[in-house]
Amino acid sequence: MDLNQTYRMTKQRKIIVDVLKKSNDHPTADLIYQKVRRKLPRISLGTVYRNLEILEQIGMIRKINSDGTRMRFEFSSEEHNHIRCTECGSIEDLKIDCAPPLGNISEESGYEVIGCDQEYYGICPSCQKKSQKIA
Amino acid sequence: MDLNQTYRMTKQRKIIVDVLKKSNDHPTADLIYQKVRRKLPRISLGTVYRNLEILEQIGMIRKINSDGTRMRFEFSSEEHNHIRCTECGSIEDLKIDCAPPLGNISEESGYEVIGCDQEYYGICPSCQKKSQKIA
DNA sequence: GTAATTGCAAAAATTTTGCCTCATA
DNA sequence: TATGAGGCAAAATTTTTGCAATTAC
Repeated sequence: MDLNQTYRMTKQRKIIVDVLKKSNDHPTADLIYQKVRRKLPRISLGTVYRNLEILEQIGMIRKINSDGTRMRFEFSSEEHNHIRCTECGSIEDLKIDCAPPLGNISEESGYEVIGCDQEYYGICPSCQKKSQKIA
Repeated sequence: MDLNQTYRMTKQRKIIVDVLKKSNDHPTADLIYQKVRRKLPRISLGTVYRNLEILEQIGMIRKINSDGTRMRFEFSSEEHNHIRCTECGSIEDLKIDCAPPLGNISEESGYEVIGCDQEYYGICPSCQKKSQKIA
């Protein structure tokens, strides 16, 4: 990231942030693109990607790597954890129960430790119901 | 996954497992492909992907979604955490300092909680040295 | 012998990028 | 008006898949 860069607030960028602010489902880039297109039909997917990249770098949004094949995004609100359904891939927010101890890790690894993502995984209520029907 | 499926141990599959057993660097599919090709020059990348998928399903290896753009893999040994370098993307193992409390999460979310991945991130010793040279 | 597995190649899915034009600051 | 940003399309990257031939059990 070029720290001497000055960023402009375009209508595209504004609407992308807006969509993320209103989303609580951690959408993928393509889903964000679909939603933004309702307001800006001529926006391109490339623009969405470029903006998501910039918005993450300036700390306005966060990237979540959930299933490994594609990124998800969320607006940067207070710190929290995620729980992901191993069946349907949906992600929900969780409040933080226990923050991991960053100090020990630094000594142990030699890393300059910045943080820690905790991702819980399991089967969501909706998928639990589905598997009951099958069984 | 088809539970009635019976799996065969082909030489391709055996060597892929072997490569992962000997790797401590959480390689990507392509890197595994490169390594396996030294022993089986005619193996295809598709075969590697299909095997990684199966080996993960039977619990012999684990997937790690680190940077979100591509998967990494490791042999299933004892439980541990990971620390990822935000500069170079390398991943190292960490012993588990504090296991997160799974019980609370289940009550809180309604999920049938299976587990939790903790991924620490920061700057690895090698990248710390690099940035000192630049500054 | 049978069905799982392979190699090959094509396709799919996701993300990045070049280039020229437009618009924000 | 200078340069960051957008639109479009092509390319790059990673992963998946169809199919005929092969191989493990």
